[in-house]
Amino acid sequence: MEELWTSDAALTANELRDRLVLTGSDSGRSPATTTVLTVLSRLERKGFVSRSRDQRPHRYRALLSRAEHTAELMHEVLDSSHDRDGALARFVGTVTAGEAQTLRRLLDELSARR
Amino acid sequence: MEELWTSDAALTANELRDRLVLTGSDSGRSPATTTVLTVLSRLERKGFVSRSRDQRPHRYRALLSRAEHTAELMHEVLDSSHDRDGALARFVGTVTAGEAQTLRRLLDELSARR
DNA sequence: TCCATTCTTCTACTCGACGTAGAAGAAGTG
DNA sequence: CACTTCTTCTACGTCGAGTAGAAGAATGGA
Repeated sequence: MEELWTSDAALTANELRDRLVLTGSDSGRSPATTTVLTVLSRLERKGFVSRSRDQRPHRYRALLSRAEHTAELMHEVLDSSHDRDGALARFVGTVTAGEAQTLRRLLDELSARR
Repeated sequence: MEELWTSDAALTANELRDRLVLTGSDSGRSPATTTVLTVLSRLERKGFVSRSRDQRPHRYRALLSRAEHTAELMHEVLDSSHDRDGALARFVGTVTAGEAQTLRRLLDELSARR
């Protein structure tokens, strides 16, 4: 359901509804608007989404980009480990060559920035 | 429940049971043996655990170490992203200095090995 | 061999999260 | 004030995880 954030920013429930397509046996129809609202409320409660209550058709915006969200999840997983370094080691050890290179570049940029 | 694998290797359900302590309102008692068995069966079904059926009190063993499991979860999270590099960038960008260093070292070891 | 004990399997209950949506209430518009 | 639009409240089904009892299978000693 997080996939809503593929669309970029500040949408109303109905706009969102129109961009959504149910999968499965339901041939590509959209969910009911109230469904979208319910999910958005829950996401707001969990702090994944902000809403502007001032305008009448409330507008919803993702607080984290998809990439940020993924990164945060990775951190959560890592934090749940009792052996962070060990987990990191296993993680790096099973990364593709291309990703290893990306990581190296990112680390270089990081140290340049700090 | 995965915490079972804090204890290292090849245990019977009862041995495991004795090492477990329920949290919450149940003052530190252990779960019923059948509970442990049920969970172990489910873990086996999902391929997280292997069991030796030949010996009578079956012995269970974790297929992945805790660190490996964490690493695998991180990969799953990463795979679920449509923008792997973006997610990696965000991840690296929010890593502590110490972890950055660890990552660098790991990458060096990796390239030395390859 | 037969029974008691031990271990495993089957079935089932509860709970929280999530996807789904209807009914009813609130707000804005002519 | 009536009509339409939007939001909130409530609710149902499903799923996975945690928990465990009842019943069936295997083992070991008398």
